[in-house]
Amino acid sequence: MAVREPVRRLGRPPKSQDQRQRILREAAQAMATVGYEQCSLASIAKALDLTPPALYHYFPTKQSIFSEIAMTTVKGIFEYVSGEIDTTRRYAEQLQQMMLAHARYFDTNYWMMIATIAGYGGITRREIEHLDEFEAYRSRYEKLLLAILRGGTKSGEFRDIDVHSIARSILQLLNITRWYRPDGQKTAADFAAESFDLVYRSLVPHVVDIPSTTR
Amino acid sequence: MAVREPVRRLGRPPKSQDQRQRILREAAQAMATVGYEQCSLASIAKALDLTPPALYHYFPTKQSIFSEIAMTTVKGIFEYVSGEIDTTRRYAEQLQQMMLAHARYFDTNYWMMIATIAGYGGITRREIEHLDEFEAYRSRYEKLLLAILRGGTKSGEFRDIDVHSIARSILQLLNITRWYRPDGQKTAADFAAESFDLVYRSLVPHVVDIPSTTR
DNA sequence: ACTATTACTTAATGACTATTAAAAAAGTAA
DNA sequence: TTACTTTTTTAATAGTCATTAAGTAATAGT
Repeated sequence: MAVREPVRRLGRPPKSQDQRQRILREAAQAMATVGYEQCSLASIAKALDLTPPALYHYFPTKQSIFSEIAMTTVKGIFEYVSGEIDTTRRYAEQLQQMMLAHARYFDTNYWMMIATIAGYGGITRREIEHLDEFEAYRSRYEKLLLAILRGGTKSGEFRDIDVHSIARSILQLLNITRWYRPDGQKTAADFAAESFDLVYRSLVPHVVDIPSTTR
Repeated sequence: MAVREPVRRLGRPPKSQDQRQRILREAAQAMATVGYEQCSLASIAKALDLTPPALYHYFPTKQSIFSEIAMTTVKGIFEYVSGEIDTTRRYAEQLQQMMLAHARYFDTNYWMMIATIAGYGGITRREIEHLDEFEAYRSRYEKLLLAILRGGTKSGEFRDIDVHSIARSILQLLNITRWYRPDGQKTAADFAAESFDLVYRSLVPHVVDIPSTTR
C-alpha cells in the first residue's frame, strides 16, 4: 500500500445526513458501473476519501446500502411518474405522459436507476431487505401502466390488445440500459419518445395483415 | 472440509471433447444463473463431480471458459438466423423470419444466450478474449436487421422510419431475459411473435396523429 | 509388461473482501 | 479546560476464490 497523505480535515465535519447521501450516490455509481458483487466497499470508500470501516458508521452492511438505493429508486419513480399522469386526458396521452416521465426520472437519477436494475434484475434475485415492499412498488407501477392500456382498449381508443403483452413490451423498451449512456447524444427521454411513437402507431385501431407465420 | 467419498471412476474416461462440452454447458448455466463473478469454478466442478483444478486441464482460465461460451453463441446465432432469412420474400416477412429465428435460437440455447448477454452486456464490459471478433459478429447481426429495415423503407413496404431507432427497439424487445423463463408457459418464440406483431403494425405506412408532446 | 499420455487428484498459495475491535481524532457544549 | 459525542482511523479476522505445484490413477499403443 502506498503511503497516504494526511486525511483532509474540513473546518467542521459534514452533517451525518450529507455524508450518508454522498455514500449512497458514490455506491450507486460504483454498483451501476461494475455490478453489486464486483463493487468493493474499499472502492467506494476510496472515492470518498475514506477507509472501508467508516461506511459502517452509516450502514450496517453492504447489502443495506444497495437496499436503500433500490427502495429509494423504486419508490421515487413510482411517485414521480404517477404524479405526472393527468387522468382527465385521453389514454394515449396518458401513456405518453407515463413513458416520458419514466425517461425523465431515468435521466435525472441515472446511476441509482442503473444500480437498481442491474442489482435487482437478472435471473436469480439476490437477497434484498424489504423485498416484499420493493415488489409491491414494482407491482403498483405495472398496474399503473395496465390501467392506462385497459382504459384505452375499453374506450376503443386502442385496438383490442393483450394488455399484459403490450405492458411487458413497453417496460422492456423503457429499460434502455444497453443503449443509453449519460454522455451520449440522446437523452433517455429521446429514446422514450421514439418508443412511444413505435407503440402508439401499433395501438391505433387499424386492420393490418400480418404475414403468415413461416415457422 | 467434509471428507469426500472416493472419487467416481468410470470404466473408461470420457473423451476430451465430450468433457469440454459438459464443462461449457454447466458453466453457461452457472454463469447465467448467478452471473460471471458470482459463479465459482468450485460450483461448476462440483456439479460435474470434479475438483476445480480439473477444469484447468481443458481451459487455461475462468475467463477463457466465458469467452468460448460468448463466441460460440454470437457466432451461432448469427449463422443460424442469417440462414433462416429468405431474401426473395417481402421485407416484412424477412423481418418476421429474423425475429422468430432469433427466438428459436434463444429457446434451444437458453443458458448460453443468457450467460452471454448477462456476462457481456451491462455498463462496463469485462475483458473478453477476442473482443474484436465478438463485436464483429454482433455488428454483422445488427447490419442484417438494418438491411431488412432499409429495404422495406425504400421499397415503400414500411413507412419512412429511423432504421437505427427501430433496430434498437427490436433488439431490445428480443432480449427478453427479464420475462422469459424456460419453465414458463410461453416460449421465447411466443414472445417474439408478439413483438413482431407490435413492430409490424407500427411499420405499416399509415398517417397517424401522435398526441402533442406535453413535456 | 513397458511407456507415454490423458485425466484427474490433493495440497498449497496469494490475493481480495466484508466485517469487527479498539483506539484516535475532531467537534461541541459546559 | 473538561467531558462527551460523532466520525474516522489502524489493525486484525475469517472467509472465498482463481490459480499453481506436484503427484497418482487409468488408459492406449507398443
